[in-house]
Parts: sequence; structure tokens; C-alpha cells
Amino acid sequence: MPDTDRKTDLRTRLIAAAETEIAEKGLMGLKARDVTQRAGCALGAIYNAVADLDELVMRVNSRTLERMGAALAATSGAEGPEAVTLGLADAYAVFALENRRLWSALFEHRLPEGVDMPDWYRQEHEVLIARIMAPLKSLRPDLPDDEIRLRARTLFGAVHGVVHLALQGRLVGVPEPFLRQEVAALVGALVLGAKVARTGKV
Amino acid sequence: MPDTDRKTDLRTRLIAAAETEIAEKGLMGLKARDVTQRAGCALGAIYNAVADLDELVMRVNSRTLERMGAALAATSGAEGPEAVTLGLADAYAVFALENRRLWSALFEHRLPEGVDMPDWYRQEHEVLIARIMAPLKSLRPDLPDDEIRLRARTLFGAVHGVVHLALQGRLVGVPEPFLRQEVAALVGALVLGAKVARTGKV
DNA sequence: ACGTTACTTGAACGACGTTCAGAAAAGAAC
DNA sequence: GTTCTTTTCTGAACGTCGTTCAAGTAACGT
Repeated sequence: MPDTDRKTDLRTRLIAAAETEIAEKGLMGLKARDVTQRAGCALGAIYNAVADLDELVMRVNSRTLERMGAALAATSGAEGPEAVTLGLADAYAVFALENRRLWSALFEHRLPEGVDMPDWYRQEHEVLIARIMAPLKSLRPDLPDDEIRLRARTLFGAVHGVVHLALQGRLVGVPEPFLRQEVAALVGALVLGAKVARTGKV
Repeated sequence: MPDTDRKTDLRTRLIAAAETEIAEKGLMGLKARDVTQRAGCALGAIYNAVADLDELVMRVNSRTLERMGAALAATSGAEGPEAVTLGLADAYAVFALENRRLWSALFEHRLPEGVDMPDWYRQEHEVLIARIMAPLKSLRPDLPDDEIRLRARTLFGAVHGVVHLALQGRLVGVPEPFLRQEVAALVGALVLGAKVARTGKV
């Protein structure tokens, strides 16, 4: 297959179009007809580039995850595990605030029941966990890696939950202006908890 | 309006039908035609009982919230604020595990952008927060109510986030068998953090 | 019994994601 | 350049969905 760029080109254009559509109208506002019009191709062309709209969303989410990873990496002015963990959580909150709709799409998107995420998609999420594991490992060098991973997931879940609730003002939302300081308080308490659990003192 | 029961009856039947539909097939599997068939009425009858499908979902969610409130209330074998808080979080995790789809519907449901939740719906959520505020208030009697409410929301968000991630195995999920103990660890650390912040020692 | 109001019905509508037969373009072979 | 083959592209058409509405039916007041 020589000219493989044409197919890839259209794919790239479609993903970019879907990305700006989601950024402007939210995941629910993403329509096949709008995306193809923005990408400058026919309606059916989607299904040459990609299996269906779900995959298109996952490609967009993949890009968002990549940008988020870069944003988290940019915080590594490391002055100790507590500060690193706090920095990661804060960067997560800031990224969510600055990329509301694309960030929301990461979690609002659901594939039909029964079918589960492709591996390439799942793996991209593991990178996030690895980044959290590192500082936790220095906080709790006594724990095995499996348990560190579990704690990293819990920490991520907790921070994500607070940010998630704040950003949609829905249910019981943390008021947005306080979000960063609440995240900081949350992470501070968790890090403190980890230290006390190991050393037995504050 | 004399015979107001007929209208209410249909409403009740529709909400019940929608509830079992969601419990069986998930929120995404809820279809107007299936609900009306199960409720034994015509397709258009939905719009006599309720404004649209979104309201029907909110009515179901309202019932779920009520049941969750009852489940949380059933844990009040109070032996101190730490135990109460832990009991609430654990009951939340257990309720989510035992009511997966209905619990998921509480958070997966989104109304179209711009329109926001009716007040009767929003208020039902505040009850949850009030329940969390009580034990926090005894842990930190030095804080004003506003700040207690903020902490309660953060605590709720954190616990919810961990449970949410675990239950859909999606992204980075806490393995389900460990969920309850991870929630316990999370709440333990947060409660410890609260105590240390006030007393200055462990 | 009749008129009026309220409810109920299901065919029809428009929007959506997806498909597919045919058109168009690109590549290979001469 | 011409022809044949293969790949890509197109947009009308299909099935499903939530929602509407004119027509039908039941309930109530007098």
C-alpha cells in the first residue's frame, strides 16, 4: 500500500475536527455530519478512516491524555515527594479547568455495554499511574509495588472525583474558586496519612 | 381536578418501568418505546406524565437517592466521628456495588448543555452532604459551617471518585475486591489529617 | 342526553449513526 | 497515452431514536 498518507491525512483531519467540535460543543454535541463538514469530506468518509464515532472519540481522548501528560511532566521541579505529589494534583486540576470539555470527554464517553476499551487506549492511562507511583514510592519505601500502585490509583481517584464534581457544579459541587486549595488540602491529608502510617508520628 | 390519580398512576408506572429498564440495561439502554411497552401504555403517553425522558431519568435517580439515603442512615451505630465517617463511606461503596447501574445513572445522566437541574432535584443531593457534615463538625469544632460544608463536599468527591473508578474498571480502576478497604484507607487518612490539623499531633 | 374538558393513542417527523452501490481517483502494466 | 484493477470517496437511503400532534376515547358537569 504505497500512498498510505491519504488515508492517514483524512484521519488526522477528522480527529482534529472532532477535537474542536468537542472543545466547542461538548461530547454530546459531537455529530457525524458536523465533523465531516468541518473536515471537508463526505459523511461516509468517517468509516474509511475509523471504525465508528466511538473510535473517533477515543482518538481525540488519546490526544487529550497526551497533552495532559505533558502538562503533568512540566511540573517536575522536584523538591521532595510531598511537593511532587501536590504539584501533580494541582496540575491535574488546572488542566481540567483549562480544558473543560475535552477533559470531560475523557470520562463522559462510554462505549456500548459489553465491549471494552482497546488495549492501545487502556495503556495510555497507565502512564498517568506510573507518574503518581514514583513520589509515593519514596514516601512509602516499605510497601511493595503492587500496594503502591493501589495507593496511586486511590489517590488518582480521589483527586479526580473532587475535580470532577467541582467542574460540573452538579450534585454536590466544590465551588470552583476553591478547587485548587481543596485539592491541595486533600492531597496534603493523604500524604500526611501515608507518612504517619509509616513513621507513627507527625 | 378530581381524578388526579390516573395521571399520577401512569407516572408511577412509567417511573417504575424506567427504573427496572435502567437496572437491567443501563442508562444508555433506556428507550422510550421499551419503557412505554413495559408500563403498558402508548409511546406518546410519556409526555403526559413527564416533560421528557430526561425528567423520567431524574425521577428514577430521585428514588435511587432516597434508597441510598436510607442505606446510609442504617449505618448509624455511632461510636464517635471517625467511625461514623468510615461507616458512611463504606455504606456508600456497598450501595454502589449492589446497585451498579442505578447508581451509575446518578452520574452518567447529563442534561443538554445550558439547561440546569431543577431545584427539587438539586435539593435532594444536599441531604447527603448534611449527613457527612455532622461527624466532620465534631472532628473540627473549630471550623465555621461553611468550611465544614466544603470539607464534606471534598470528602464526598474523593470517596465517590474512588468508587466510581473501581466500578467501571475503566481507565485506572481500583480492583473491586479491594474497594472497601481502599475507601477505608482513604477516609482514615482524611480523618487523621483533619485531627492532626487541629491538634497538631497524632 | 349532551357538551366540554381531559386524557390517550400511534402514525408521522426530524435528527441521528451507519451502510452501500456507484462514481471518481490512483496505480500497475503495456 | 490507454486500459484494467484496486482503492478511495460520495451522498442518498436505511433503521432507530426522541418527540409531536391530529384524531379518537373516556370522564365529568349540567
